[in-house]
Amino acid sequence: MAKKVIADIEKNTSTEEKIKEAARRVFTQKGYAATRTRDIAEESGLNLALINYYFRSKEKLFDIIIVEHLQLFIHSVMEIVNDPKTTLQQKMETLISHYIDMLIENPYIPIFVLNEINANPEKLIEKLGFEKMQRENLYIIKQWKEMAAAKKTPAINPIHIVVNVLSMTIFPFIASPLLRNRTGMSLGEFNKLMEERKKMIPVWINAMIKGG
Amino acid sequence: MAKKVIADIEKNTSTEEKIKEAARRVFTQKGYAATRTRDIAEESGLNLALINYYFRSKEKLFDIIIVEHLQLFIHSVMEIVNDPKTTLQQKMETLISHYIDMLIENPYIPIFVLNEINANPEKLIEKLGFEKMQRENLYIIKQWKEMAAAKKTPAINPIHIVVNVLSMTIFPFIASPLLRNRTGMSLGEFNKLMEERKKMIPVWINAMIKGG
DNA sequence: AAATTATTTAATCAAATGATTAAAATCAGT
DNA sequence: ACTGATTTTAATCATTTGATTAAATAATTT
Repeated sequence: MAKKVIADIEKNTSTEEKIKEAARRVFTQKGYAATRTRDIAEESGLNLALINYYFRSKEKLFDIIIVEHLQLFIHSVMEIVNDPKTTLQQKMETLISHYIDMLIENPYIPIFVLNEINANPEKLIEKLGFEKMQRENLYIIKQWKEMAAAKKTPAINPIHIVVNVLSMTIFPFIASPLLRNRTGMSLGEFNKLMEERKKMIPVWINAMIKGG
Repeated sequence: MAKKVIADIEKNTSTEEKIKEAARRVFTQKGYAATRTRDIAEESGLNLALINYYFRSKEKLFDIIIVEHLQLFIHSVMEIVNDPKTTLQQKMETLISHYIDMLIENPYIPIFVLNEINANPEKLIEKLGFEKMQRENLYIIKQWKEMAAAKKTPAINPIHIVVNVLSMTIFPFIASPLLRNRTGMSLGEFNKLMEERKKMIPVWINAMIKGG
């Protein structure tokens, strides 16, 4: 049996993994409340009972999916944010760029995550493993404080800057269906527009800091 | 009976209106899929069967709620956008200001609307009555074309500007639970921050247009 | 007040849905 | 090939959930 398991894991073709992949697709597209366990069974082409055989319940499966998804993402963010070799400016640029790449691949993630947090704030936030984001140990915080000490920090409340970066990066993907409907854009055109923003958002942020 | 109906409408205390108000609250907080008709009955303090007596089904009730909600909003936007007495700059300022006021009152609206559009793009978009937003007849479009003719239009693709205005205005409310959890902000502090943005977003947009 | 109409209630239905079970099929080690 | 464990299947259960019904109550009209 051991051999088979290893082969399965390598090819990501084990039943357990098939269910998880199907669940990921269905959950992220329809949200927790709207997905039926039968949807996941159908999407994976597997028997309904297998979902409860491998994961005890719909909720447990959901928890695993969302935690895996987000911890993967958080990890990649942390690597960028904690890199001692890059400047603040570079961190912002690579962060936006990576984020947009990820969002082009997984456009449903933000609306899914934010919607689920909205539906169940306390429960989900603790599951996200944000404890790992301890501000004190972050290299980026050091850099920010150094800038503040050198009085190079702009007059704007830094929260506004963070909010603006996140807003301009993430929101277009959340509003994508509406936006594309209104403008008649294709998905390809939309993605091209998002690619443009990789370079533009940092420029805009800088303009804000200087001009605002 | 006529007397009672009038009195009820005036006081917004008719059974029908009570159901709609309860439905508005529950639907916008939990989304369509997660709300049970029994939740609405409980929220309104009324009998479950009344929901089907006054509105034929959960879906019909939902349609009425969301259409009313959005048409009210669209109407207010149209008034601002179609005002011949204001400049483009003024339009942007009042639009952002009104939008933020609305969002402080109804913070659940954006995530609710965008989530439902996401779950069912074709169906919902047609219900929103966007046909009324005919670009040709809008005064703001005239103004934009005049600016373009005078070559005062910036080099940026105007879609980016629109997207940025909407992003910076709406996104903070969508991310509010997460944002407040991360920063430890209270709702009051959050709203104060949003009030600040009324004046700042137009300034930032101008800085972008000049500097970007 | 009697008759008619509108509203509300409690009980119930049928379908959907998450979960379970017992039997069948498959697999690993001998 | 045989044995024991694991995995898969089909059938079924118990709840939940949207919807309906028939009777009761309240309001309106005549």
